[in-house]
Amino acid sequence: MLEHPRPMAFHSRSKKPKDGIVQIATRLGVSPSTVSRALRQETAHLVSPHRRKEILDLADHLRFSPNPGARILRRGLNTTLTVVVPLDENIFFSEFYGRFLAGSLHAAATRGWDVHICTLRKTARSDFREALQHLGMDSSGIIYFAEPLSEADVHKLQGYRRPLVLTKSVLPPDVEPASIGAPVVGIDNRGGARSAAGLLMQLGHRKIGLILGPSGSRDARERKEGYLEVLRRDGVGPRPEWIFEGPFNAQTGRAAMEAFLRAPERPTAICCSNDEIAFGVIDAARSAGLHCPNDISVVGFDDGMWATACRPGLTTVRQPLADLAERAVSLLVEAATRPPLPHAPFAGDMPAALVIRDSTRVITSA
Amino acid sequence: MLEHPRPMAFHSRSKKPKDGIVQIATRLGVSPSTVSRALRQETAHLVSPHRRKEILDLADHLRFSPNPGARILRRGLNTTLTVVVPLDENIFFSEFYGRFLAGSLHAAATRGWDVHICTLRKTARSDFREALQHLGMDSSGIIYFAEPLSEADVHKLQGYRRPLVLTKSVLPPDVEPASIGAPVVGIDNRGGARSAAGLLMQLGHRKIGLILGPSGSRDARERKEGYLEVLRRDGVGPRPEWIFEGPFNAQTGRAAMEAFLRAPERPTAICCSNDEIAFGVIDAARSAGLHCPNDISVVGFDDGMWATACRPGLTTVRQPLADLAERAVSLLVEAATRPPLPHAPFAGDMPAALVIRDSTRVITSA
DNA sequence: GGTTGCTATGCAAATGTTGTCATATATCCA
DNA sequence: TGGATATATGACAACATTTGCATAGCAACC
Repeated sequence: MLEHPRPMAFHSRSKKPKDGIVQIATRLGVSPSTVSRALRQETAHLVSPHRRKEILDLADHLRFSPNPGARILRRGLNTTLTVVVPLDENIFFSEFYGRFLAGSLHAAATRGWDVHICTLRKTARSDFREALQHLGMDSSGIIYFAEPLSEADVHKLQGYRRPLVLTKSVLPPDVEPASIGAPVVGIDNRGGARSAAGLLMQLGHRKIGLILGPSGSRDARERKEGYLEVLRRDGVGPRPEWIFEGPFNAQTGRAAMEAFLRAPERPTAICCSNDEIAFGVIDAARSAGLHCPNDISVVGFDDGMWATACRPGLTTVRQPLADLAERAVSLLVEAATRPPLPHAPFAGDMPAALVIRDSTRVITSA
Repeated sequence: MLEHPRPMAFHSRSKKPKDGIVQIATRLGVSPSTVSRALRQETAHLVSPHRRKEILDLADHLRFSPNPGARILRRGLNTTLTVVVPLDENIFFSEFYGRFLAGSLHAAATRGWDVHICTLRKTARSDFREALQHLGMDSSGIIYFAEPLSEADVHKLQGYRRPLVLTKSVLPPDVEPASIGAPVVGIDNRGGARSAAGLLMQLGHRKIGLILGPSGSRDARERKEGYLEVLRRDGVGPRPEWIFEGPFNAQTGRAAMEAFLRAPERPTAICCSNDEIAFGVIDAARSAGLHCPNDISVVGFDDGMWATACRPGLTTVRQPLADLAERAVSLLVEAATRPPLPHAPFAGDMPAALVIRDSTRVITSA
């Protein structure tokens, strides 16, 4: 997308048929001012009805529409923000991105702002900062929620010349959110994971399996830490064969469950790093003749749409993605409207709450 | 959103600290041209490394970012298009809108264009044309895929002054797509519905229920016509108590199935106007102790993501929404790049293909 | 009849950036 | 050393629209 040649507009024609408002003006023998006034609702009353009709008619006939650039320029600021998400055909169906996007849309709309959605695939050669610079060209700022950043990328961001808000998820696991020159919004993964594992403990489970996300993901890492914190505190640190890592999808859940079933002993409960993994687990368990929650308890993470819809209803951790988006938009709009903001610090995590449904129950005497 | 006051930008300060590139130039005692060149990758080689660094440093320090309006204006055309979708929190999870949006994003990206996503809630008082005019302000054109238009809305569109592409779904059931002054893209609902009903007939079903979408929806109407066409041709026009109407969601399917079960005799197969309805049906059937497909066959419409994922895999009609989006974007970009297009006619329906999975089977002897 | 006020319009400036053309210095080859 | 080629920079003119100010016409009012 970046390297695509932009269509030329004004190189083509040689002389000058004087485009736009001016053309209408000269054709009608009036001044451009009058045409401009006639064309917009707010100023229409300044023009005599007769003139106005004449102008509108010609405009219709010429299929005229005002040049966006000139308008924005004249008005001084455009109220558009860009949200960058990964390039993925199913992006909108992912609970994670979809809910964030919907939230951004909503938050922007209530402020009278428009949202520009861009996808960004990181290629090896691309300079990340410049890619962003390019993406944000036509808007007042960027919310970055796409592929995870490398340490080098983060470093390059220091001098980024446009309002920018990051989500904590895109940072490498080891980077401090506060150390970046831009505001970072994030969710309390660790706390959410703690309450998930805590519930299982409370229900009497001691043989607990963990299915973690991909090892490079900051979210996966933080959730893992949350799970382990609880398990270790109570001295039931899980056996290595009950820990599984993989992408955030149902296939990972199935593969993990099958692996657990092949082990000498299987866990009685499982923490899954997101809902899709949990669905995979429940599905694989069912295929193996196990019933959830009677035979095995499962906890997810996300509280996506299907957590309620599927059977059994999934006990999971609710990520306040809409709120997250709201905060991101708010920070961005603020930064864009009054630029000389002191280096905005990390705004702090937003709480993730456990939602108890039907996929967990007290451990059976068996 | 429309009535929201836009933040003022240049009314506030009285004199003139000369914003932007010029400020950097004067501060450094160089000309604006040099700064401009230094700031962009493409022209950076024209500036001596020493100067360039100086300029970049100051720009960083001032947190400068180029004015989008001026850029667009200077370049003559901005490569941004607006997609208008309904205001709905779950918009991204709807197969219908989500897949279309993803397709638009993709189609735009391959052309080097950006996508602007707007939501539009139609209020009673709002003039539809002006709302669009406003929405499309900063972009080169609009793809409208939001709430259905009234006859009056369509009429108002005649003189719309900006490239515009509509989806057939938003037109009232009685309006001819070709009669509108704008290109319309659409899917062959009728054909898709015919093949769905046709399959059930072939499998030996004669007691066929229909669950249609909301009566105001053009899609629902067209699908209904397709179903009925087949059924009537073969003389099995369905009993009135086997026809159900409601919103395009699972709840409608559940309600319909429950109604069917209360009837003296129940259908052996059901055509659902979309996938979600079908899921509702299957769910309600299961709750009633019926097995799909053994006891009842179900056909959906959409071929969304969950049609493959759920059990049983759903036999359904695949809507080529990504292709539809591709065509819409293509038409729009074309219209935007060379404006004096003759009134673009209806481009014709795109075919919807039946996808046979596990929710349908030959009627049992019972 | 002069002052006042209102309406419809024109003039011209301003918005910030970029590409073209021109100019001034530096580098090179004969 | 003279001419030619490169390199770095500046001056300036667009780009299309909006808006403050000015003005011209006209009516009304004492």
